Amino acid sequence: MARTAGSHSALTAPRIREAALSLFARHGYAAVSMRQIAAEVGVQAGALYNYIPDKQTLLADLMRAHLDDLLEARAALPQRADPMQALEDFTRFHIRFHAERPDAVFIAYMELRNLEPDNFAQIEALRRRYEDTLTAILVDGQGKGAVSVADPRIATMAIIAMLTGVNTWFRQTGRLSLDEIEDIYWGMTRRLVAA
Amino acid sequence: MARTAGSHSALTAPRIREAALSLFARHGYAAVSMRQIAAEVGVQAGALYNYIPDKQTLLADLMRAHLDDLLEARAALPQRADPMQALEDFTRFHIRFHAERPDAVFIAYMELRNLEPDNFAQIEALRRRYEDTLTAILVDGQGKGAVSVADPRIATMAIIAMLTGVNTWFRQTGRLSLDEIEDIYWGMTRRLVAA
DNA sequence: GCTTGATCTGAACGCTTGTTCAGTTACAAC
DNA sequence: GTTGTAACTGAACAAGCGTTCAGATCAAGC
Repeated sequence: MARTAGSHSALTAPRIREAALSLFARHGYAAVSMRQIAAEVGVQAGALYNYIPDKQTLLADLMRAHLDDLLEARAALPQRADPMQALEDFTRFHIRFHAERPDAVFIAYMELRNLEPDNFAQIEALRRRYEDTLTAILVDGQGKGAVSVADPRIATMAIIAMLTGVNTWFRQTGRLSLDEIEDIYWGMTRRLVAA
Repeated sequence: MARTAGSHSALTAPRIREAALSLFARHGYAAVSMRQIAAEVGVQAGALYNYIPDKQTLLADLMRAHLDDLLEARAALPQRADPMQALEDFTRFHIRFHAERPDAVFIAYMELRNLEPDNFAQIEALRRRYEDTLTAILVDGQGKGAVSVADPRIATMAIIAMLTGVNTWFRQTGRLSLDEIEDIYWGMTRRLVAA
């Protein structure tokens, strides 16, 4: 039997992406076969190629979509003029956004080495644009005397690494809620950069 | 021709480990074949099995060796009684130790998911022991009034993530020396936890 | 100079890989 | 009720996988 009722393109396409996201995050891009993805969707491997050109493009699209989401969500935040308020917004936004999509975050960090050079350059550029929004806050704060860091670029990398690190241990069922975690990390971030 | 002059067991074994470390770090465990490792060593794939039982054990051994090194080097550090001095020692040690072996660090973080359950549990326990040495410093400092953190365990994860993050961008040829980087990160770590 | 044993080759094993494609099915439009 | 087409199957392709092993080769010990 081909094509069961209700499985149209509009449904299958996102299900392929969801299955790939979950499997890539759990086992790694190289360790996941097209047949595994197809099985998760409930389809034969050949059918995937109605929706994606190849495996590499599937990976690159997932990563690009994640970083597009990130930049879009960040841009949608109201930009406050006070540097410390802007930094608090950034901190809380970063933690929450990343905690809500651990699979995509994991892939975007771990599978960079599996990207072909063109795709790699694109993804890196998007990530850099995001990092630059934090650097801008720190530089602005430094100018206004609210922030004091030895090197804004390094402070950027340090803060982002610290905040993203939440994903390595955070579980929804843990002893701390996301709100509490936000509070604690904002406290640490503030002290890290405060003048 | 079998066996070229000078290639004895004592030489081949470490070369296999070096080749595997480098290739796993660059392409990922799942993406590297035994034939690639063998080619890097200058030997046929079958010869590898004189030295390792299988690919999975090779990975687990590399990770275990790295964490053993880490714990041993950490234990070899003089333990200073003053919490802030102990914390400074930890910070500088962590940055330097990790910056000196980026491949091993990368593998120990990225390939956890490719470990079979037994191996995974072992590696996790070793990592936890290392983290606990930092938590102990923070708790001690908290008791002595030199440190003030909302949650010592979370501060541990935050500091380690921040410090290990150096490896994502640090290159020996960059604009900053390792000494300068140590100084900057120690400054940030101190402010992060200082009472 | 012969023997022994460690070291390595080269071929083979069964299995899986990403991708293609001719053919089948089921729905929508007329 | 027929037709058109999007969606999917199932088989096939060449290539590569981890691992095994009989046999070749070399270095060292006697």
